[in-house]
Amino acid sequence: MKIGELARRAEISAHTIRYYERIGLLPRADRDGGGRRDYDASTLVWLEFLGRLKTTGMPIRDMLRYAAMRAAGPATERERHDLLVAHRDRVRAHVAALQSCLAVLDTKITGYASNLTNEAKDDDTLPNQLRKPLR
Amino acid sequence: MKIGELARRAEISAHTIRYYERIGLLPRADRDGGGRRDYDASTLVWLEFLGRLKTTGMPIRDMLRYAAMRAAGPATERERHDLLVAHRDRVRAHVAALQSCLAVLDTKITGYASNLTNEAKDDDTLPNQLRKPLR
DNA sequence: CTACGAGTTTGAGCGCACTCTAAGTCAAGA
DNA sequence: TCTTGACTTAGAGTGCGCTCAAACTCGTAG
Repeated sequence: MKIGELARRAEISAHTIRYYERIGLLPRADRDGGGRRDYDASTLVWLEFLGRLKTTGMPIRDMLRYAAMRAAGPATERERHDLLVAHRDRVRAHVAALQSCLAVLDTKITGYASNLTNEAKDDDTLPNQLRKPLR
Repeated sequence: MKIGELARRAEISAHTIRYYERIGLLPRADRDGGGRRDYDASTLVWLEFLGRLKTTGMPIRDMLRYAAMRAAGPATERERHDLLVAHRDRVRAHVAALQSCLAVLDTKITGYASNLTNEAKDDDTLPNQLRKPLR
């Protein structure tokens, strides 16, 4: 698989894939006769996992630590386990914070909505086509 | 309230508060005799709300739009409502994505954990003090 | 044969959200 | 009176994660 296809499948740019290789997040890719990167499916799986880490807000430097441990072999499994557990805890805390923010947003939105509804009510001496839509 | 106290209470730095004022996220603060910023409680409330927007990933340029509408008065209430609803939808989608990532993390962690447990089992011909701790 | 599109490299540039520096002012306590 | 520490300004610097530029090389379709 060429870099373009991998980029399309992983939904990131080829630029980003080269950048990841440069910083060590991806191992140096095998090259074809013309020096072009050639990937197999396992790279896609790894990129997808990196995408999960990224979505959950893991900084690249931590992904690098994880990638280095993976490259170092099974002796680092406990360390990798612990890193993921610590990360999961942070993500859970973040989700909880988001949910609390969502509650605040809901309150605020409800406040605006009831204001708007009342304005619409105040409107009811106007002919229909001039009233504000209720949404 | 001086900037230092506001900073402590809002849990952001005084630098950041001045920066927010500079870019228009906070209105220009009243000054005391010596030209120093003097705040009342409403600024703290506004900063706390901005913190919610920030936690939920709203970029500063959108906060600026919201702040500008607020400053423009009640005529912008529907627009503000709509902005918050759109934001809430994005946040909900993000929470869903995070939860899906958490499921992947859980699977990965369980995998590592069972590996580690099995290694501990494989250990059981060793004298106790050489076994890997089970945690 | 040639044109095209996809790839290669190194290194520079960008947008975001701060974060800090330098040089100065001011009020209150020892 | 002196010192301390919190404040003031404009502007420069930082860290992150890309993103793009320039100049180049290939392989293949027409």
